[in-house]
Amino acid sequence: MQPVGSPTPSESRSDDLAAWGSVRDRLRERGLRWTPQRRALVAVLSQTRGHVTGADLVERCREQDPSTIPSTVYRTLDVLEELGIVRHGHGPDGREEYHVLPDAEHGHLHCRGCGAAWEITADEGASIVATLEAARGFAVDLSHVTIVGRCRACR
Amino acid sequence: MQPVGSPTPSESRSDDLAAWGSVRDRLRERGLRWTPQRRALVAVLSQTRGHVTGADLVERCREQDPSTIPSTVYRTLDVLEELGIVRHGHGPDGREEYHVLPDAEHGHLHCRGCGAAWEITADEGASIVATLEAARGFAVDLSHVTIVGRCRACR
DNA sequence: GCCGTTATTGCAACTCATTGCAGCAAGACC
DNA sequence: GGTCTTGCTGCAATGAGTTGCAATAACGGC
Repeated sequence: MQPVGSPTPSESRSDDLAAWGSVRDRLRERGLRWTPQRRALVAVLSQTRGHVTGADLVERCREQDPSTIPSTVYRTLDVLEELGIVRHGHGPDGREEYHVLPDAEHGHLHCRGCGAAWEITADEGASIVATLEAARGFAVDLSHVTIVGRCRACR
Repeated sequence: MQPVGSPTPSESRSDDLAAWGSVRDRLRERGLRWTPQRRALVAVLSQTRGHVTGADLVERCREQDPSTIPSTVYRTLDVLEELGIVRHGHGPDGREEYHVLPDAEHGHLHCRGCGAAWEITADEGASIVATLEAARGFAVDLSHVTIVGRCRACR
């Protein structure tokens, strides 16, 4: 029932350290604090591309520091989301799914057949947004959209 | 954080008893069984319109029979979904959300501001399906689509 | 370097949902 | 009505995520 390993790219080797380095200051500016726990999560995130589930992040943090507490991770993710550093949506099974530093707002496409996932391109997204905007003045939060179906290969 | 009472219509007074009456036979045809627990859930569903969360259904069943077990309810919902009697998607918070006997496949729209929910009309849906179909041959499962954003009133 | 304010943490309890398994009971057959 | 097959149920344990609260520790000021 669970797709066996998503083909989604998810690791990057050369990280935009500059972007990540500013996180500390962005927090401080708002009177928030730069704690070891947050440092650890940010370190994990900086090595991540694409989609990760919350549980995934908890586990990766735990690899570095086994004493990591889940609630702390989730709360930190909330904070980082407010800063616009991560975004979260929900996978086809309803699980939390985070994506890191999106270049642009984008939704996700999940194939029920092979479990693969893609980002919805700006064009495709724009068309969806436009449809609902025109029809009823609804402002779509594209980054939270997950559409499930079957991809060309699986049909 | 939790929207205070959704304006979504969700109760119906006169039920299509005919449709619900056939459930027993549809199960039997497939070699499945018509048990008291299933009868109870179907009774609850027959009085429901629109969206309900899984937890909601469990609770409503429990009102009728306090000995109701959650796993039984969820498993029965799975069966009913296979029969096409209910559909499920995930709400803006990722929770299971069931809708009953859809007249047609349709997705949902959730306003982050007021918590209201609407069905995506056939026209709007068709446009979304067409976009992704054309762009990459992806067959959207419209009934599982939930789009979050802000409605006209809340912007 | 010490202090005080207050954002965060750790923990425990809780909610929603899923799963494995052994015993139970629908419903077909006689 | 009795029997047998096997689809269900009940239960207990597990996983993901959230929340309330008391104790802790960032970090700005002196």
